[in-house]
Amino acid sequence: MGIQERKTRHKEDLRKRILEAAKKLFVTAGYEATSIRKIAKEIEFSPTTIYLYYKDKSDIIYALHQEGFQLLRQDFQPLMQVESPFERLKALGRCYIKFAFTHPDFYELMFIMKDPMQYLEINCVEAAWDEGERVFDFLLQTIRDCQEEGYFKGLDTIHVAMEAWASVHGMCALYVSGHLKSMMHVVFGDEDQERMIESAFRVLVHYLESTK
Amino acid sequence: MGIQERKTRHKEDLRKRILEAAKKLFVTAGYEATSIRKIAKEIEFSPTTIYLYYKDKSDIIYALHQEGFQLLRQDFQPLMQVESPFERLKALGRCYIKFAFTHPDFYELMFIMKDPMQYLEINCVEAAWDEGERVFDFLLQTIRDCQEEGYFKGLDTIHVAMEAWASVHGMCALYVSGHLKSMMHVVFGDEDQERMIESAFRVLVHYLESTK
DNA sequence: TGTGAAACTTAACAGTGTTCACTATTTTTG
DNA sequence: CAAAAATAGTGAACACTGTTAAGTTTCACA
Repeated sequence: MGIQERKTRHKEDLRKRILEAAKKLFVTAGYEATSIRKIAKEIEFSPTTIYLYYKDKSDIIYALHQEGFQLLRQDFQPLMQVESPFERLKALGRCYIKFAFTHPDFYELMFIMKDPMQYLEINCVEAAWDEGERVFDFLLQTIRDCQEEGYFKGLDTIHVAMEAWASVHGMCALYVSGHLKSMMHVVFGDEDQERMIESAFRVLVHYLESTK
Repeated sequence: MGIQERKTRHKEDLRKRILEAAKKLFVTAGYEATSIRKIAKEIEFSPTTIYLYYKDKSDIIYALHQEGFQLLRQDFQPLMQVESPFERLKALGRCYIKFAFTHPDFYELMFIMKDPMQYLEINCVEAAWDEGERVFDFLLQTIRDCQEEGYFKGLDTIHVAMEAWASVHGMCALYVSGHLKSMMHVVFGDEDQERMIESAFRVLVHYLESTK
Protein backbone atom coordinates (compact mmCIF):
# COMPACT_ATOMS: atom_id res chain seq x y z
CA MET A 1 0.00 0.00 0.00
CA GLY A 2 2.29 2.81 -1.22
CA ILE A 3 -0.53 5.28 -1.26
CA GLN A 4 -1.57 4.47 2.29
CA GLU A 5 1.99 4.81 3.34
CA ARG A 6 2.40 8.18 1.70
CA LYS A 7 -0.79 9.39 3.34
CA THR A 8 0.18 8.33 6.79
CA ARG A 9 3.58 9.88 6.21
CA HIS A 10 1.91 13.12 5.20
CA LYS A 11 -0.20 12.95 8.31
CA GLU A 12 2.81 12.33 10.53
CA ASP A 13 4.47 15.20 8.71
CA LEU A 14 1.74 17.66 9.57
CA ARG A 15 1.78 16.52 13.18
CA LYS A 16 5.48 17.24 13.21
CA ARG A 17 5.01 20.58 11.50
CA ILE A 18 2.49 21.61 14.14
CA LEU A 19 5.00 20.79 16.86
CA GLU A 20 7.75 22.62 14.99
CA ALA A 21 5.57 25.71 14.73
CA ALA A 22 4.67 25.45 18.41
CA LYS A 23 8.34 25.11 19.30
CA LYS A 24 9.29 28.08 17.16
CA LEU A 25 6.68 30.29 18.81
CA PHE A 26 7.63 28.92 22.21
CA VAL A 27 11.36 29.59 22.00
CA THR A 28 11.07 32.93 20.23
CA ALA A 29 8.10 34.45 22.04
CA GLY A 30 7.55 32.34 25.16
CA TYR A 31 4.73 30.26 26.53
CA GLU A 32 2.13 33.03 26.61
CA ALA A 33 2.51 33.63 22.90
CA THR A 34 2.08 29.98 21.99
CA SER A 35 -1.64 29.81 21.26
CA ILE A 36 -3.50 27.33 19.08
CA ARG A 37 -4.52 30.13 16.77
CA LYS A 38 -0.97 31.41 16.35
CA ILE A 39 0.35 27.93 15.69
CA ALA A 40 -2.38 27.55 13.07
CA LYS A 41 -1.40 30.81 11.44
CA GLU A 42 2.25 29.74 11.44
CA ILE A 43 1.55 26.56 9.47
CA GLU A 44 -1.21 28.23 7.40
CA PHE A 45 -3.99 25.94 8.51
CA SER A 46 -7.23 26.54 10.32
CA PRO A 47 -7.09 26.31 14.14
CA THR A 48 -9.54 23.43 14.07
CA THR A 49 -7.14 21.35 11.96
CA ILE A 50 -4.75 21.21 14.88
CA TYR A 51 -7.36 19.30 16.85
CA LEU A 52 -7.18 16.55 14.23
CA TYR A 53 -3.56 15.94 15.22
CA TYR A 54 -3.45 16.84 18.90
CA LYS A 55 -6.16 16.16 21.46
CA ASP A 56 -5.91 19.61 22.99
CA LYS A 57 -3.42 22.31 23.90
CA SER A 58 -2.00 20.40 26.85
CA ASP A 59 -1.18 17.61 24.40
CA ILE A 60 1.04 20.00 22.45
CA ILE A 61 2.52 21.44 25.63
CA TYR A 62 3.42 17.97 26.80
CA ALA A 63 5.07 17.22 23.44
CA LEU A 64 7.21 20.33 23.92
CA HIS A 65 7.96 19.19 27.45
CA GLN A 66 9.36 15.98 25.98
CA GLU A 67 11.40 17.90 23.40
CA GLY A 68 12.97 19.76 26.29
CA PHE A 69 14.04 16.53 27.94
CA GLN A 70 15.59 15.41 24.68
CA LEU A 71 17.67 18.60 24.73
CA LEU A 72 18.70 18.01 28.33
CA ARG A 73 19.71 14.43 27.65
CA GLN A 74 21.87 15.64 24.77
CA ASP A 75 23.67 17.95 27.20
CA PHE A 76 24.06 15.12 29.70
CA GLN A 77 25.45 12.64 27.16
CA PRO A 78 29.14 13.61 27.46
CA LEU A 79 29.00 13.46 31.26
CA MET A 80 28.50 9.72 31.14
CA GLN A 81 32.18 9.41 30.23
CA VAL A 82 33.47 11.27 33.29
CA GLU A 83 35.28 8.61 35.27
CA SER A 84 35.42 10.06 38.78
CA PRO A 85 31.92 9.80 40.28
CA PHE A 86 32.25 12.98 42.31
CA GLU A 87 33.54 14.92 39.32
CA ARG A 88 30.62 13.52 37.37
CA LEU A 89 28.22 14.65 40.09
CA LYS A 90 29.61 18.17 40.05
CA ALA A 91 29.53 18.29 36.26
CA LEU A 92 25.95 17.09 36.35
CA GLY A 93 24.98 19.97 38.61
CA ARG A 94 26.82 22.53 36.53
CA CYS A 95 25.31 21.15 33.35
CA TYR A 96 21.78 21.26 34.84
CA ILE A 97 22.25 24.88 35.89
CA LYS A 98 23.67 25.82 32.50
CA PHE A 99 20.67 24.26 30.81
CA ALA A 100 18.31 26.37 32.92
CA PHE A 101 20.23 29.52 31.97
CA THR A 102 20.44 28.62 28.29
CA HIS A 103 16.84 27.46 27.87
CA PRO A 104 14.84 29.16 30.63
CA ASP A 105 11.55 28.63 28.78
CA PHE A 106 12.18 24.92 28.40
CA TYR A 107 13.31 24.69 32.00
CA GLU A 108 10.08 26.28 33.12
CA LEU A 109 8.08 23.86 31.00
CA MET A 110 10.02 20.85 32.22
CA PHE A 111 10.42 21.50 35.93
CA ILE A 112 8.18 24.35 37.04
CA MET A 113 4.87 24.37 35.19
CA LYS A 114 2.07 22.27 36.56
CA ASP A 115 0.37 21.60 33.21
CA PRO A 116 2.64 18.81 31.92
CA MET A 117 2.41 16.98 35.26
CA GLN A 118 -1.36 17.32 35.25
CA TYR A 119 -1.40 16.00 31.69
CA LEU A 120 0.47 12.93 32.89
CA GLU A 121 -1.88 12.38 35.79
CA ILE A 122 -4.90 12.59 33.54
CA ASN A 123 -3.74 10.77 30.42
CA CYS A 124 -1.51 7.91 31.52
CA VAL A 125 -1.92 6.83 35.09
CA GLU A 126 0.64 4.07 34.73
CA ALA A 127 3.62 5.12 32.60
CA ALA A 128 4.20 8.31 34.52
CA TRP A 129 6.99 10.77 33.77
CA ASP A 130 9.72 8.50 32.42
CA GLU A 131 11.66 11.59 31.28
CA GLY A 132 12.08 12.67 34.89
CA GLU A 133 12.81 9.13 35.93
CA ARG A 134 15.70 8.77 33.48
CA VAL A 135 17.35 11.98 34.64
CA PHE A 136 16.83 11.13 38.29
CA ASP A 137 18.19 7.62 37.73
CA PHE A 138 21.37 9.06 36.31
CA LEU A 139 21.69 11.22 39.43
CA LEU A 140 20.96 8.23 41.68
CA GLN A 141 23.57 6.05 39.99
CA THR A 142 26.17 8.78 40.22
CA ILE A 143 25.53 9.24 43.92
CA ARG A 144 25.68 5.49 44.44
CA ASP A 145 29.08 5.50 42.70
CA CYS A 146 30.18 8.34 44.98
CA GLN A 147 29.13 6.30 47.99
CA GLU A 148 31.34 3.46 46.85
CA GLU A 149 34.22 5.91 47.02
CA GLY A 150 33.30 6.87 50.55
CA TYR A 151 31.06 9.89 50.05
CA PHE A 152 27.66 10.32 51.78
CA LYS A 153 28.45 7.79 54.48
CA GLY A 154 25.41 6.75 56.48
CA LEU A 155 23.06 8.71 54.23
CA ASP A 156 20.26 7.26 52.14
CA THR A 157 20.99 7.46 48.40
CA ILE A 158 17.53 8.62 47.45
CA HIS A 159 17.41 11.29 50.12
CA VAL A 160 20.82 12.60 49.09
CA ALA A 161 19.69 12.68 45.47
CA MET A 162 16.47 14.44 46.41
CA GLU A 163 18.35 17.06 48.40
CA ALA A 164 20.84 17.61 45.60
CA TRP A 165 18.14 17.95 42.98
CA ALA A 166 16.09 20.28 45.18
CA SER A 167 19.13 22.50 45.85
CA VAL A 168 20.02 22.94 42.23
CA HIS A 169 16.42 23.15 41.09
CA GLY A 170 15.79 25.78 43.77
CA MET A 171 18.54 27.97 42.35
CA CYS A 172 17.31 27.53 38.80
CA ALA A 173 13.67 28.13 39.75
CA LEU A 174 14.52 31.33 41.60
CA TYR A 175 16.47 32.48 38.55
CA VAL A 176 13.80 31.61 36.00
CA SER A 177 10.97 33.18 38.01
CA GLY A 178 12.85 36.43 38.50
CA HIS A 179 12.92 36.14 42.29
CA LEU A 180 16.70 35.94 42.32
CA LYS A 181 16.92 39.13 40.30
CA SER A 182 14.57 41.03 42.61
CA MET A 183 16.40 39.63 45.60
CA MET A 184 19.85 40.62 44.43
CA HIS A 185 18.69 44.11 43.60
CA VAL A 186 18.19 44.49 47.32
CA VAL A 187 20.56 42.27 49.22
CA PHE A 188 23.64 42.27 47.10
CA GLY A 189 25.25 44.82 44.88
CA ASP A 190 25.26 43.94 41.24
CA GLU A 191 27.17 40.71 41.17
CA ASP A 192 25.26 39.04 38.39
CA GLN A 193 22.86 36.21 38.94
CA GLU A 194 24.92 33.51 37.28
CA ARG A 195 27.88 34.25 39.54
CA MET A 196 25.57 34.22 42.58
CA ILE A 197 24.28 30.77 41.66
CA GLU A 198 27.82 29.59 41.00
CA SER A 199 28.77 30.65 44.50
CA ALA A 200 25.74 28.94 46.04
CA PHE A 201 26.57 25.84 44.04
CA ARG A 202 30.13 25.91 45.38
CA VAL A 203 28.70 25.99 48.90
CA LEU A 204 26.66 22.91 48.07
CA VAL A 205 29.70 21.15 46.62
CA HIS A 206 31.59 22.06 49.80
CA TYR A 207 28.87 20.30 51.83
CA LEU A 208 28.93 17.23 49.60
CA GLU A 209 32.72 17.05 49.63
CA SER A 210 32.89 17.10 53.40
CA THR A 211 30.78 13.97 53.72
CA LYS A 212 33.84 11.93 52.78
CA MET B 1 -33.82 47.74 48.39
CA GLY B 2 -30.94 45.31 48.63
CA ILE B 3 -28.85 47.36 46.24
CA GLN B 4 -29.28 50.59 48.21
CA GLU B 5 -28.42 48.78 51.39
CA ARG B 6 -25.31 47.37 49.80
CA LYS B 7 -24.19 50.81 48.69
CA THR B 8 -24.57 52.47 52.07
CA ARG B 9 -22.99 49.56 53.91
CA HIS B 10 -19.46 49.67 52.62
CA LYS B 11 -18.67 52.50 50.28
CA GLU B 12 -15.21 53.64 51.19
CA ASP B 13 -13.48 50.34 51.73
CA LEU B 14 -14.56 48.85 48.44
CA ARG B 15 -10.90 48.45 47.63
CA LYS B 16 -10.59 46.17 50.63
CA ARG B 17 -13.68 44.21 49.68
CA ILE B 18 -12.31 43.63 46.20
CA LEU B 19 -9.15 42.17 47.69
CA GLU B 20 -11.18 40.05 50.12
CA ALA B 21 -13.21 38.65 47.24
CA ALA B 22 -10.06 38.00 45.25
CA LYS B 23 -8.52 36.23 48.24
CA LYS B 24 -11.62 34.14 48.78
CA LEU B 25 -11.66 32.98 45.17
CA PHE B 26 -7.92 32.47 45.25
CA VAL B 27 -7.79 30.25 48.33
CA THR B 28 -10.96 28.29 47.54
CA ALA B 29 -10.61 27.83 43.78
CA GLY B 30 -6.98 28.70 42.96
CA TYR B 31 -5.30 31.22 40.71
CA GLU B 32 -6.98 30.17 37.48
CA ALA B 33 -10.42 30.83 38.94
CA THR B 34 -9.53 34.30 40.14
CA SER B 35 -10.69 36.44 37.23
CA ILE B 36 -11.72 40.07 37.27
CA ARG B 37 -15.22 39.08 36.24
CA LYS B 38 -15.58 36.52 39.00
CA ILE B 39 -14.30 38.95 41.61
CA ALA B 40 -16.85 41.47 40.31
CA LYS B 41 -19.65 38.93 40.60
CA GLU B 42 -18.52 38.06 44.12
CA ILE B 43 -18.85 41.65 45.33
CA GLU B 44 -21.91 42.31 43.11
CA PHE B 45 -20.34 45.06 41.07
CA SER B 46 -19.56 45.48 37.42
CA PRO B 47 -16.11 44.28 36.27
CA THR B 48 -15.18 47.80 35.24
CA THR B 49 -15.66 49.09 38.78
CA ILE B 50 -12.64 47.08 39.86
CA TYR B 51 -10.50 49.19 37.56
CA LEU B 52 -11.45 52.24 39.60
CA TYR B 53 -9.71 50.70 42.61
CA TYR B 54 -6.92 48.64 41.06
CA LYS B 55 -4.83 49.55 38.04
CA ASP B 56 -5.11 46.09 36.49
CA LYS B 57 -5.16 42.43 37.38
CA SER B 58 -1.47 42.27 38.22
CA ASP B 59 -2.14 45.00 40.78
CA ILE B 60 -4.58 42.69 42.57
CA ILE B 61 -2.27 39.71 42.20
CA TYR B 62 0.52 41.69 43.78
CA ALA B 63 -1.75 42.71 46.66
CA LEU B 64 -2.44 39.01 47.27
CA HIS B 65 1.27 38.34 47.05
CA GLN B 66 1.75 40.78 49.92
CA GLU B 67 -1.05 39.15 51.92
CA GLY B 68 0.84 35.90 51.59
CA PHE B 69 3.98 37.43 53.05
CA GLN B 70 1.95 38.74 55.95
CA LEU B 71 0.85 35.16 56.62
CA LEU B 72 4.42 33.88 56.39
CA ARG B 73 5.72 36.54 58.78
CA GLN B 74 3.02 35.54 61.26
CA ASP B 75 4.33 31.99 61.14
CA PHE B 76 7.90 33.19 61.56
CA GLN B 77 7.11 35.44 64.55
CA PRO B 78 7.54 32.79 67.27
CA LEU B 79 10.88 31.66 65.85
CA MET B 80 12.47 34.98 66.76
CA GLN B 81 12.45 33.80 70.36
CA VAL B 82 14.42 30.61 69.73
CA GLU B 83 17.72 31.21 71.50
CA SER B 84 20.09 28.75 69.83
CA PRO B 85 20.91 30.09 66.36
CA PHE B 86 21.22 26.66 64.81
CA GLU B 87 17.94 25.51 66.33
CA ARG B 88 16.41 28.72 64.99
CA LEU B 89 17.82 28.01 61.55
CA LYS B 90 16.35 24.50 61.54
CA ALA B 91 13.00 25.75 62.80
CA LEU B 92 13.04 28.40 60.07
CA GLY B 93 13.45 25.74 57.43
CA ARG B 94 10.75 23.51 58.87
CA CYS B 95 8.40 26.45 59.19
CA TYR B 96 9.04 27.52 55.59
CA ILE B 97 8.30 24.02 54.33
CA LYS B 98 5.18 23.76 56.46
CA PHE B 99 3.95 27.04 55.02
CA ALA B 100 4.35 25.71 51.49
CA PHE B 101 2.37 22.59 52.37
CA THR B 102 -0.35 24.51 54.22
CA HIS B 103 -0.77 27.29 51.67
CA PRO B 104 0.46 25.91 48.35
CA ASP B 105 -1.45 28.53 46.34
CA PHE B 106 0.07 31.36 48.33
CA TYR B 107 3.49 29.75 48.10
CA GLU B 108 3.17 29.63 44.35
CA LEU B 109 2.12 33.26 44.22
CA MET B 110 4.95 34.34 46.51
CA PHE B 111 7.92 32.34 45.27
CA ILE B 112 7.14 30.70 41.95
CA MET B 113 4.95 32.90 39.76
CA LYS B 114 6.66 35.44 37.58
CA ASP B 115 3.79 37.96 37.54
CA PRO B 116 4.39 39.60 40.96
CA MET B 117 8.10 40.01 40.19
CA GLN B 118 7.29 41.53 36.81
CA TYR B 119 4.84 43.87 38.53
CA LEU B 120 7.66 45.03 40.80
CA GLU B 121 10.02 45.57 37.89
CA ILE B 122 7.47 47.65 36.04
CA ASN B 123 5.81 49.63 38.81
CA CYS B 124 8.49 50.49 41.34
CA VAL B 125 12.00 50.27 40.05
CA GLU B 126 13.45 51.44 43.35
CA ALA B 127 11.69 49.93 46.38
CA ALA B 128 11.85 46.42 45.01
CA TRP B 129 10.52 43.37 46.87
CA ASP B 130 10.92 44.39 50.50
CA GLU B 131 8.80 41.37 51.50
CA GLY B 132 11.45 39.02 50.19
CA GLU B 133 14.17 41.18 51.67
CA ARG B 134 12.71 40.97 55.17
CA VAL B 135 12.48 37.18 55.05
CA PHE B 136 15.97 36.83 53.59
CA ASP B 137 17.37 39.24 56.18
CA PHE B 138 16.00 37.04 58.95
CA LEU B 139 17.74 34.07 57.34
CA LEU B 140 20.96 36.05 56.92
CA GLN B 141 20.99 37.17 60.54
CA THR B 142 20.34 33.64 61.76
CA ILE B 143 23.23 32.29 59.71
CA ARG B 144 25.48 35.07 60.98
CA ASP B 145 24.54 34.06 64.53
CA CYS B 146 25.37 30.46 63.67
CA GLN B 147 28.74 31.54 62.35
CA GLU B 148 29.50 33.20 65.70
CA GLU B 149 28.96 29.79 67.25
CA GLY B 150 31.41 28.22 64.84
CA TYR B 151 29.16 27.01 62.03
CA PHE B 152 29.86 27.67 58.33
CA LYS B 153 33.53 28.40 58.89
CA GLY B 154 35.21 29.98 55.90
CA LEU B 155 31.94 30.29 54.00
CA ASP B 156 30.34 33.53 52.86
CA THR B 157 27.15 34.32 54.78
CA ILE B 158 25.17 35.36 51.74
CA HIS B 159 26.20 32.33 49.73
CA VAL B 160 25.29 30.00 52.59
CA ALA B 161 21.91 31.74 52.90
CA MET B 162 21.35 31.52 49.18
CA GLU B 163 22.15 27.81 49.16
CA ALA B 164 19.88 27.16 52.13
CA TRP B 165 16.99 29.08 50.63
CA ALA B 166 17.45 27.40 47.25
CA SER B 167 17.50 23.94 48.86
CA VAL B 168 14.31 24.42 50.79
CA HIS B 169 12.61 26.35 48.01
CA GLY B 170 13.56 23.59 45.60
CA MET B 171 11.77 21.01 47.70
CA CYS B 172 8.70 23.19 48.08
CA ALA B 173 8.63 24.11 44.40
CA LEU B 174 8.84 20.46 43.33
CA TYR B 175 6.00 19.68 45.71
CA VAL B 176 3.76 22.54 44.64
CA SER B 177 4.26 21.90 40.92
CA GLY B 178 3.45 18.21 41.23
CA HIS B 179 6.88 17.09 40.02
CA LEU B 180 7.66 15.45 43.34
CA LYS B 181 4.44 13.47 43.15
CA SER B 182 5.12 12.23 39.62
CA MET B 183 8.70 11.45 40.61
CA MET B 184 7.80 9.43 43.65
CA HIS B 185 5.25 7.44 41.73
CA VAL B 186 8.20 6.06 39.83
CA VAL B 187 11.30 6.07 41.97
CA PHE B 188 10.00 5.40 45.41
CA GLY B 189 7.13 3.32 46.72
CA ASP B 190 4.41 5.30 48.36
CA GLU B 191 6.22 7.05 51.15
CA ASP B 192 4.28 10.27 51.09
CA GLN B 193 5.67 13.51 49.79
CA GLU B 194 5.87 15.29 53.11
CA ARG B 195 7.98 12.51 54.59
CA MET B 196 10.23 12.56 51.53
CA ILE B 197 10.83 16.27 51.94
CA GLU B 198 11.42 15.80 55.65
CA SER B 199 14.12 13.26 54.82
CA ALA B 200 15.73 15.52 52.24
CA PHE B 201 15.62 18.35 54.77
CA ARG B 202 17.34 16.12 57.34
CA VAL B 203 20.12 15.52 54.80
CA LEU B 204 20.51 19.26 54.40
CA VAL B 205 20.61 19.74 58.17
CA HIS B 206 23.26 17.02 58.33
CA TYR B 207 25.38 19.00 55.87
CA LEU B 208 24.92 22.24 57.79
CA GLU B 209 25.68 20.59 61.11
CA SER B 210 28.94 19.13 59.86
CA THR B 211 30.34 22.57 59.03
CA LYS B 212 31.03 23.11 62.72
C1' DT C 1 -32.99 73.82 42.13
C1' DG C 2 -29.01 73.55 39.05
C1' DT C 3 -24.43 71.94 38.18
C1' DG C 4 -20.31 69.41 38.29
C1' DA C 5 -17.87 65.79 39.91
C1' DA C 6 -17.67 61.20 41.42
C1' DA C 7 -19.32 56.38 41.08
C1' DC C 8 -20.73 53.00 38.37
C1' DT C 9 -22.29 50.38 34.16
C1' DT C 10 -23.03 49.02 29.30
C1' DA C 11 -21.06 47.64 25.21
C1' DA C 12 -17.40 46.63 22.82
C1' DC C 13 -12.50 45.06 21.36
C1' DA C 14 -9.21 41.68 20.92
C1' DG C 15 -7.79 37.67 22.45
C1' DT C 16 -8.09 32.60 24.36
C1' DG C 17 -9.36 27.10 23.98
C1' DT C 18 -12.69 24.26 22.03
C1' DT C 19 -16.68 22.11 19.44
C1' DC C 20 -20.27 21.44 15.90
C1' DA C 21 -21.85 21.36 11.52
C1' DC C 22 -20.46 21.72 7.08
C1' DT C 23 -17.73 21.18 2.56
C1' DA C 24 -14.67 19.54 -0.41
C1' DT C 25 -11.65 15.66 -1.85
C1' DT C 26 -10.29 11.13 -2.26
C1' DT C 27 -10.91 6.18 -1.74
C1' DT C 28 -13.56 2.08 -1.67
C1' DT C 29 -17.08 -0.69 -3.19
C1' DG C 30 -21.40 -2.55 -5.53
C1' DC D 1 -18.29 3.58 -13.92
C1' DA D 2 -21.21 5.61 -10.54
C1' DA D 3 -22.60 5.68 -5.80
C1' DA D 4 -21.33 5.42 -1.12
C1' DA D 5 -18.10 6.07 2.43
C1' DA D 6 -14.24 7.60 4.58
C1' DT D 7 -10.90 11.42 5.04
C1' DA D 8 -9.09 16.19 5.51
C1' DG D 9 -9.98 20.65 6.42
C1' DT D 10 -12.82 24.85 7.54
C1' DG D 11 -16.19 28.76 9.28
C1' DA D 12 -18.91 30.09 12.68
C1' DA D 13 -20.00 29.90 17.11
C1' DC D 14 -19.69 29.29 22.44
C1' DA D 15 -17.97 30.60 26.63
C1' DC D 16 -14.47 32.48 28.57
C1' DT D 17 -10.41 36.12 29.52
C1' DG D 18 -8.40 41.31 30.51
C1' DT D 19 -9.31 45.89 29.37
C1' DT D 20 -11.22 50.43 27.71
C1' DA D 21 -14.22 54.24 25.75
C1' DA D 22 -18.39 56.20 26.25
C1' DG D 23 -22.52 56.77 28.61
C1' DT D 24 -25.52 56.89 32.72
C1' DT D 25 -26.74 57.43 37.38
C1' DT D 26 -26.07 59.39 41.95
C1' DC D 27 -25.17 62.94 45.13
C1' DA D 28 -23.05 66.86 47.58
C1' DC D 29 -22.74 71.67 47.35
C1' DA D 30 -23.40 76.44 45.60
